[in-house]
Amino acid sequence: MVSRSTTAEDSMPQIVPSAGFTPPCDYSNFADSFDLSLLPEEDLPPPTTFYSTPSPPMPCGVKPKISTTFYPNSPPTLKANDIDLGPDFQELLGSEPTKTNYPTSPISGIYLEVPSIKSTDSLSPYSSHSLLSPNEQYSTFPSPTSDYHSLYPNSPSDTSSYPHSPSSFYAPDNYQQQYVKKEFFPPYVKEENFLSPCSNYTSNRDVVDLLGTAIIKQESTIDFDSILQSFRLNGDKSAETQIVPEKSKGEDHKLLREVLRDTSFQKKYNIKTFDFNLMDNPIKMEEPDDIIDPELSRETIDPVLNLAIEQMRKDVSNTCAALAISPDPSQWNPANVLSWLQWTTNQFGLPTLIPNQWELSGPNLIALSEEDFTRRAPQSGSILYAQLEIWKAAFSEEEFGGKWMPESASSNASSGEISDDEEEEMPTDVEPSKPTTSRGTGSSHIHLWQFLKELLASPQTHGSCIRWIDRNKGIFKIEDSVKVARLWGKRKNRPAMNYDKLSRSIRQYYKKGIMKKTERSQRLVYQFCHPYNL
DNA sequence: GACTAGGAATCAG
DNA sequence: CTGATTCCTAGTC
Repeated sequence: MVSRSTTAEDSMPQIVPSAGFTPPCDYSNFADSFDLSLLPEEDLPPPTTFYSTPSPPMPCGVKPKISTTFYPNSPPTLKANDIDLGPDFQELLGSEPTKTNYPTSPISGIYLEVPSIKSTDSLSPYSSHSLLSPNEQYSTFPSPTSDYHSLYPNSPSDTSSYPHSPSSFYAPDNYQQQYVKKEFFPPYVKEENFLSPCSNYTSNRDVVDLLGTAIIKQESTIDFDSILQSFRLNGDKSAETQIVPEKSKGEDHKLLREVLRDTSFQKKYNIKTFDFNLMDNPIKMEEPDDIIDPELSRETIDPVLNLAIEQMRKDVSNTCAALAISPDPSQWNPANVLSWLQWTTNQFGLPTLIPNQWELSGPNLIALSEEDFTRRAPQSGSILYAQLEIWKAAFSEEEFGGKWMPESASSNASSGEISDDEEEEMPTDVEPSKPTTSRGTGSSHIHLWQFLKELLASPQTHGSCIRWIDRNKGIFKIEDSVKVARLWGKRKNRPAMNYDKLSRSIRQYYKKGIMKKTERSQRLVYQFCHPYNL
């Protein structure tokens, strides 16, 4: 078939992999779950855990290796020679690692690495602008003269290689005790974690070979100083007490949250998130297509995911207020789409977009594949696509539970709890499922599968007639077939439309690989095939 | 009775 | 030409 335009429907392939395919190693909750110990929550022990994170068994049968690199940092006013890492810290670096034992070492603990510092260089190996923070620029200790920042990725999606220090070692057990006892802490520590599910790489630099070996990298920056300060302030309290001062709740570890939130690398490499909490249970390579297991899995989803979603909701709410747009992307008109794109672009410091390539309504934006995004914006498409995915997740009924209450979004957005019938009484130019400015372009050519996703994307207004059963798998249920058919007929100006005809159209999607019945067929339950379920 | 599955003809862009 | 609509028969729940 000749490739044609870049319209939403054309962006989706007509032939898709067989149903139910699951990658052999599913690391999907990795970014969301990673290194929970770094968050000083009340139910976590003091920073001791920074050095004692156990390595869980991996589904492929090989223990992962977590490489943690600590970069001592200092204010820019100091020169390298002024920095005293402390005898204990240096002592800890003394045991030069044998490079050869790193990839194959039976030790499955934390791999610590400290880079050598050039005396003439700035001591901030990661400048402020190398950090990804969409809502707040991290501005502590800027180091404009540093050339280190170019060596560090701006986000987990950046796969540029990290430089590796010749001095690397496995931390002795008493490291943290010495560290704390001497009351020495480097002000800032950058942590890089490389998780290798299968130790088939041969050198340190291979750790970023995501495509070839599915080795996963996560980095974060920790303000040890403030953590230690807080720890000292609360030193007389038990280890279970809150470490971070109350007023900093919601403000703490923003950077870590931002990094965790950025799932663009997952999208880029088709990596599913990996849930460490599930490691106690046997890994099932494939689950039957029922609606029970996903719910059980949902119960075990780690708190970090909820944290990220919660944070994203706040951001979504704030953004809606700032841009006066609906939280529901399917309701965006082309102007809203542009506003959102430009805002996101600015927040992430991405290159300016070419507006005429983004003249889309919300539903058409949603229908774009990541390839379409990167085609329109090669440098920022992946991030924009991922951000939109996160936005949708934050807005979705599953995650939001219908609690959406934008603070000052547009009147269109605040239509909230109106019923389907009420919606049908609304004038067509404000019908939520029909973008106001798409006359003659988008909506009249909308495909049924797109329309269904539109309905599914606005559970507040259409949840009573169609809803997701398993959003990740693309499984949904038509609760009111008559109403869905009526809405479809209204959209297509086919008054005689009924569910019999609509379902016939759905069945045409079977052989096109757009939709299918679930493996355990249920009445009125259908499933989007990959990648239409995205 | 409602839904499912699919063949076939037809329509619309 | 393609996707959707319309009509149909047959079968299941």
